[in-house]
Order: sequence, then C-alpha cells, then structure tokens
Amino acid sequence: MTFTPLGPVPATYPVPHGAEQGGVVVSRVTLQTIADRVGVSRMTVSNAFSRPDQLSAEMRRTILAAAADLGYVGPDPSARALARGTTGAVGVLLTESVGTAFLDPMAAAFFGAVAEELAPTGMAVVLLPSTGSEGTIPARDIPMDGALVYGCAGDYPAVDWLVKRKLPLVFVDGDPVEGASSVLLDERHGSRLGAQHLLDLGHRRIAILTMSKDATPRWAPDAASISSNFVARERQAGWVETLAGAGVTPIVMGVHDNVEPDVSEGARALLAGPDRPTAVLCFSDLMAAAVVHAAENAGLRVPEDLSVVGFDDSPLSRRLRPALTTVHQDFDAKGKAAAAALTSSISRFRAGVAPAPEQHRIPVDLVVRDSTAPPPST
Amino acid sequence: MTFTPLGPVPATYPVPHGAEQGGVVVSRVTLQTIADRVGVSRMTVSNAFSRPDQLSAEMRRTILAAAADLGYVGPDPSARALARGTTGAVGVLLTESVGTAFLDPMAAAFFGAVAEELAPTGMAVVLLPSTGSEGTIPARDIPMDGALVYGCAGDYPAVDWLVKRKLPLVFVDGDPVEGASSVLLDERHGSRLGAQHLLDLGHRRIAILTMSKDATPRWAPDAASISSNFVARERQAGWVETLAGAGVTPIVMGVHDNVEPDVSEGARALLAGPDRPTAVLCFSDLMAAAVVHAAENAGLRVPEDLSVVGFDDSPLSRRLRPALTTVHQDFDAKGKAAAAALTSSISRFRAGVAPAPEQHRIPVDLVVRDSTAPPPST
DNA sequence: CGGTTCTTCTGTACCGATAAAGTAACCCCG
DNA sequence: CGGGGTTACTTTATCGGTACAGAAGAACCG
Repeated sequence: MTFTPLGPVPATYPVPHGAEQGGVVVSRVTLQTIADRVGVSRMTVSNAFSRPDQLSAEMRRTILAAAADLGYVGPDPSARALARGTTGAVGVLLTESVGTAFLDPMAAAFFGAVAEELAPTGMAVVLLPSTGSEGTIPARDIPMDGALVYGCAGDYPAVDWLVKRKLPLVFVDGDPVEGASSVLLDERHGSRLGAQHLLDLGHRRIAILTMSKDATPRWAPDAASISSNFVARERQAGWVETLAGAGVTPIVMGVHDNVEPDVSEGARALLAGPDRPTAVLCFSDLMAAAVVHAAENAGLRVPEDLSVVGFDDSPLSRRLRPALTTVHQDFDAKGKAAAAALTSSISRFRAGVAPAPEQHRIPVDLVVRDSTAPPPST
Repeated sequence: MTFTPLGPVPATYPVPHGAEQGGVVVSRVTLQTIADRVGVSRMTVSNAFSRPDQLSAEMRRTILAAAADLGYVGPDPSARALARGTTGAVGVLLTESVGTAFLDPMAAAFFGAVAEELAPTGMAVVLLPSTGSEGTIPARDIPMDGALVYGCAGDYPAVDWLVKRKLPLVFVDGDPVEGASSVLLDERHGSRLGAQHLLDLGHRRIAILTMSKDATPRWAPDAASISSNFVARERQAGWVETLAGAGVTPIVMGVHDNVEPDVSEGARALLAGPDRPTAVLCFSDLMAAAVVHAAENAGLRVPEDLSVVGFDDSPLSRRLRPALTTVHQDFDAKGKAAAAALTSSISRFRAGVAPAPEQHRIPVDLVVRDSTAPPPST
C-alpha cells in the first residue's frame, strides 16, 4: 500500500465554510482532504469512520492517523444528517415556556427519565421552545427524528408543525393526535382515590385547587374555566364525579401555572375565601405544599383543622411536615414508556413500515401520610 | 405571471429519501417540486421561505400556496443546516447521567433559565448524554452551533470532543478550558460565609457533608477523596480555610451523587458517627434537608441540638421546617449569563472574529433562617 | 433621453457527507 | 484452470438546500 507522506497542518482558526479568518483563508478539513493526503478515495475515508468493517484494519489506522494529524474530528454531523436522513436527536415540546416547565419537579424528573432511557440508543433530547421568535419556529426548523409532546393541548400551533412534518410523535400527559402513540397517567382514577379518601374520612366541605385558564387565581365554579389541559380535565372529572356521587359540590379555585408564586397566591385566596373548606384536593404536590404553608400562616393546623391531598408524590411530599397524603405517579415508568414508544415509532418509520400507535396507561395509587384526618368535630 | 395549474397530490405516507412504502414509491416534495409546479427557479422558491424580501409579494403567495397544496412544510432542516453552516441548536453537556442531573432541582432550574433565555433567539437546547453507546458519541455527532458545559471536570472525554470540534463553548460551574468563557458562582465566598456564621454562633465541633469520589458515603478526612468537581473543591476550600482560621478541624463526610438516596445515607452515617458535631455545613440544600430528616429520626432537635447550613437556597429550603439557613445563589442570573455568553461567542465565531472569552462570577450571600443556633450549652 | 438604480428573478457552484453498485485482485477447490 | 465467493476499494449518483453574482426589465432623474 502506498500513500503520500504526512506534512504539517496550518494551525489557523477554522471557521464555517472555510471563510476568511484574520486575512488567511483556511479551507476546512473534509473527507476529501484526508483522502487526498492518504491517496485513497473519499468513500474509503468515510468508511474508516462510519463502517470499519468495509476496509482493512491497516488502511483504517493509516486514515485515522492522517485525520488526527489534520485535526479532523469526524464526519460533519450536519452533512451526515442530510446524507443519512437521520439526525440522532429527538425533540421534546412543552406547552409552557421552557423555564416554568423546569420549575415543576415532576416535569424535570420526567425529562431526566426520558433522556436517560434514550442515552443508550445514542439519541440526544432537544428542548423545543414552543415560542421561537425572529421568524424561526423550533418545532418546524430543528432537525430531529421524532418528538415527544409533553402536556400540550392538541390545538397548539407547535404541535401542528410537528404533525405536518410527519415526524414520529408520542404524546405524554395530553390529548394525542390521531394515529400517534400516547403515554398517559390514569389521572381520573387517581383523583377519584383522593376524593374518596376525603369522603371516607367524613369531609363534606371540600375544595379543589387546580389549573385554570386565567392568569390570576380565581374561583372557578364552571367547567369552562378549567384549564383545557388534558390532565387538568381528567383530574377534575375524577374529583367532581366522586364527590357528586356523595352529594358534595366542591369549591373550585384555579391558578394559571403550577409554579411559585402562582400556587401560593391561589392557596391563600382559597383559605381566605368564605365558607372555608375542611379539606383540599390539589392538582399537584406543589400546590398542596402551598396550601399547607398558607394554612400555617392562617393559624390552621394540618390535618386537625384542614386536610390536604396532593398529586404526584414528588420527593417534596415526603419531606414536608406533615408528610403529604398524595397520589403516587411513577415518573420513571412514564419516561421509560415514552422513550420506548418513541424509539419504536422511529424505527418503524425508518423501515418504511406503517405506524402502529401504542397507548400506554401508567397506573397510580393513593399514598396516605399525615396531612389528612377526619374533619374538626365542630 | 404564468404557472401550471395545481393538481392533486398523492396521499401516500412519505418516508426518508423517498424510499419505497407499501409497494409505492413516493418522491419527497422538495423545493424543486414546487419550482416545477409553479414554473419558477428553485432559488425563487427558497427565497419565498427564507428571504421574503427577495421576491414580489404576489409571487410569494403563489409559491406558498403551491407549497401548502403539495404538503410541503418548509425547507428541510438538515439540508438547510448543511448549506448554511448553522443548526439553530446548542448543546448542554452534563457530567452525571442526564437522569440524575434532573433530579437536582438547581440543575433543572438552571436549564430552564438557559432555555428560556435562548428561546427569543430561536435556539433550542440539546441535552447531550455524556455516555452515548453503540459507537455514537453525542458530543461529537450531534449537529450544534455551540455548547454549554455544566459542572464537568475538564478532563472529561465528552468535553474533549466538544473542544476538538472547535465549537464555541461556555463552562458553567466547572473548570473552563483555556480560551473559553465561563460562568461561575463565587463558591468559595459562599462557603466562607456559612462557616463563619457557625463560628460566630460559637460552634467548634463542625462537620462537612459534601461530594466525594467514592460510590458510597464515607469519612473523607483527606483532600484527595473530595470530588474532583470544581464546585466541590471550591466550597471545601472556603469551609476549611475559614474553620482553620479559628483553629477548627472539620469532620468530613462525602457522598457520591447529590440525589436521594445517597444524601440520606450520608446524613445518617454522619450523625451516627463518633463525636457527633453540633453543626453541619452541607454541599446542597438537598443534603441539608437529609441531615434535618436524619436528625429528627435520631431524636435531635434542629437547631437546638444541631445546626444545619445548606447551599443553593432552593425553593425547598424555605418550605422545610425549620426553614433552612443557606447560601443563596441566583440560578436565573447564572442561566442568563451562560446563555448570553454563549450567544455572543457564537456570533463572534460566525463573523469569523477571534473568540473573546468572558469570565462571569455570580455573587452569593448567606440567608439566615431557622436551622442554625448556638450550640447546646452542655 | 441616456444613465443609474431598483426590483425580481435565474444560473452556477457549492455545503460535506452516504448508499449502492461496480471492479480488480485473491483464494479455495474440484 | 475456470467458476463462485471474498475482501478491499472506487465510481457514480444523490441528499435538499443556500450564497452570490448576474440579467432583464421597470422606475427614477436631471
């Protein structure tokens, strides 16, 4: 085998497309550069990096050495993405601004589980800001092989782009689009358990603290003002159904975002209102924590004067004093299921096989701790 | 203006590269397809999408209509990335497995802040699993315009790939490589404040609960076993320095990951050990919470029997009973600074200007709440 | 009315790779 | 010694765009 001797390399700062840099034009190192240097075809160099079984070990060593010498890192990811038709990344779309989504510990934990589960496949997760500006729309413009839609109402514009791109999609905690896979919690069952628990303890004056469409906390007696969010709707249905079965009509308070300070304000408003409840069913542990806090400030004891039920069983709920009675969800299982559904959907797509939507439903259960008790005996 | 009439479109499921699908070959819709249909050059169609000012409004409408009719969503992101040399995504590299990183509320909040800050520029954030398998290494293979390196030791292999790629980089909470920007907390000052606070209260038997290299909690009297992590090193230095100034030698306990259940085990071990301290300086609020919990279980009152100082001032610290004395850090400012440094670095790079590393140092301060008091008077 | 400047489109030349088919040399074997 | 099967490369044909330098005609201007 013959190849030209390896010379030194200009050590100038390379810029995209070999543009000018400090007066010196640096041509970027590509497969061809290496091919020329070693005296083989470009394809052989490509194979040295991407398909080692296609060439002799010796030639591969030679090529890799030349590449290292030239400061070549590996095939350009963008070019490879175009040529191969895959990018090695999947998107995650969030309804809320990405910032607030990460303030929700359950959401964060979910992403972690997804990313973790995806890591062995070598896929990275892209967070898609729903609201790109400057004319760029991430859901439309970012290269990706598929996407997870987390907690989004189906009518969301960004969801539309993803659908139009015909990307493999998995909907998590939200209404799925027809023909796509979904991973949902058994929300309604969970909220039924919570409501039944309070009824069993003897409570009759029960409040609900949940998500609403409005920007500021407000009384939300009507279904219309409940958040159009799938999760909020399902939980609401479970609570109202169960309470109605016992002839109880709940007081409903809605807040806009499941983050501080919204939840605290909502909790305060709820307890300050007329006809104070003896128990509160909360949309999340975060809200439950806020209610406990507000109760403390109002001189109420939990659970003696006020029972509080959370939702999620986040790490927070165990740390809190009193430890929170809450509905447990397995975010790890949720993340795993979502990641698995997505990868299977992507491989079907690549193989040119028709999509086969999967519907996963993650079970939940009630964890009774110290924040609930029978109502005061007044 | 003339153009051919618009006909119907085959409604078959398109696959990458116009591959075969159920026996029918569907050629993918590209700029050329639209150009042919409308009777203009491909370039004009490209301009209709990417540079509206380059053609008449009327022509643009016509083209967009034809595109919509053909089910064309927009220029293919991968192809565009190759041609333009930019991808619209920036990476975030984490030392830990991505999963555990998201269990740390401060880390999650930081990403949120970054993503939020980046959203207006239309950039998406890619989470890079440090350990891709199957021969793919995300740090090397994912298309991106720059990256944030979060809390990574400088000798990390994935960091190496990023450096070799000559991507614009910003190092956050970790040793920066030469020539790159960095965003760091004033860690040492923070830990000094915490230590001084305990000394001022009169404590002399003080323990440190921090990160170590070992997989299981253990006594870590020597500097060598402290985590090689920049943050751990800096905080340790601040604590030890300050305590040494008062002639106090701390008891040091190290845990491997800043997540449950590691921290709980470490806390338990610390309090169960000989010569129990009257105060503990913790690496994080999470650890502080674990110490408070462990103290409770051991029948100790906080702060009467044991003072606890956290680090981070996470939302948790305010909720906890007793509310935590801790070192406040502004993760929002950190995220904003990191995002800003990265975008500026990227635009320099694009312009072909030499990099101008920025060094940001985010201030911290001590927040005294209810978890610290003078030592028991025994 | 000739010259300059817009506006609006077109042509050419990449961007940096991969897939699939083709070719030449070699090896084994009856 | 000719045919089938490997191995090790090379050739050819894309992948789907964008940048930039024209070109042709309309508009402006003193």
